[in-house]
Amino acid sequence: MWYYVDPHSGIPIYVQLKEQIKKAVATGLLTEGEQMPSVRELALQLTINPNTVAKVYQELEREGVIQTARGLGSFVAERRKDFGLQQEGSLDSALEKLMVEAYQLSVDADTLYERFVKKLTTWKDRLWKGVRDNEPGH
Amino acid sequence: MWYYVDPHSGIPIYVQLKEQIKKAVATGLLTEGEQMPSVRELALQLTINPNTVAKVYQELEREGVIQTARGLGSFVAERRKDFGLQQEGSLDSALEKLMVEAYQLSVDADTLYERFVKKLTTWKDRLWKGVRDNEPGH
DNA sequence: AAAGATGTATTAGTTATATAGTACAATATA
DNA sequence: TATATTGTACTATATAACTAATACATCTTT
Repeated sequence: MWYYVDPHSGIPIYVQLKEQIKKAVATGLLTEGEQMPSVRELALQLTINPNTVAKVYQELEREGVIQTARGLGSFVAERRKDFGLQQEGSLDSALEKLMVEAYQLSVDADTLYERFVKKLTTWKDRLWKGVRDNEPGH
Repeated sequence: MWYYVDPHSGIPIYVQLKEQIKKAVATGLLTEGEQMPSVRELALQLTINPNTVAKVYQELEREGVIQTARGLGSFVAERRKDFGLQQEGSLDSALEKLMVEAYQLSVDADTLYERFVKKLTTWKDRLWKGVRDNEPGH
């Protein structure tokens, strides 16, 4: 297991773990349907409290990243198939945030564009490629 | 003043205020050299504690957004002129974070590219245009 | 020197975070 | 049916983060 949390980093443990799992799902380290380690098991490996892991799993389920069931375990959920108004809004906020950050970093527009395109290239295969439910099929 | 904070939003007040000020600087609502409202004044307007405002100002100064001095006040700082290794790293992290978010939102690469370009257009005038210190002059 | 403005430090109270321990509920398996 | 595994719930405790109230230090202006 490649998770790692630092209790003294200033960032809450449950936030650190949640971000790592979300990134693992996004990059494909965790695949759809794959079983997550149990609450107790992961807590043991990271030497943190089971309650902290449970909190992470609950939030991840609320965000649609995993699905969980008593007695069964937790599993990586299927990715959402819709890209609706709410997602549009979230994407716009994320882009806005990026621009504010870019201003602060004194990046010029050309460099920002170049870095974005480069990053997008490495992610292209991971981003959405399927057919939307509400789209006419190919 | 157009700042607004919600003590019950779950997000710490000082984080809310800091983000708003950073955005105000980035968008040009606050201009270089402009005097910020005093700690007490801003605290009064937002009906929060002066210490909370002070904490925001201290962190903003540490991040190079404002400059502050006892007895004088706080002022919007000049934007940094360098774009070095540390900024490169920060930009890469920001882009990486954007991609993870995009995965979660089920955005396809083309849509993401389109939205990015559109957003970049509206920000182009605000992003860096000056001459770097370590660059040969025009 | 005095007064007024400013940011800063100190102290305290409240809330969030993390842990610990135990018990419960739901599912699979022997 | 019994047992083991899983996530969940509950109470309690300790620590850190956050906010608040008050006093202090620095600078400008009078």
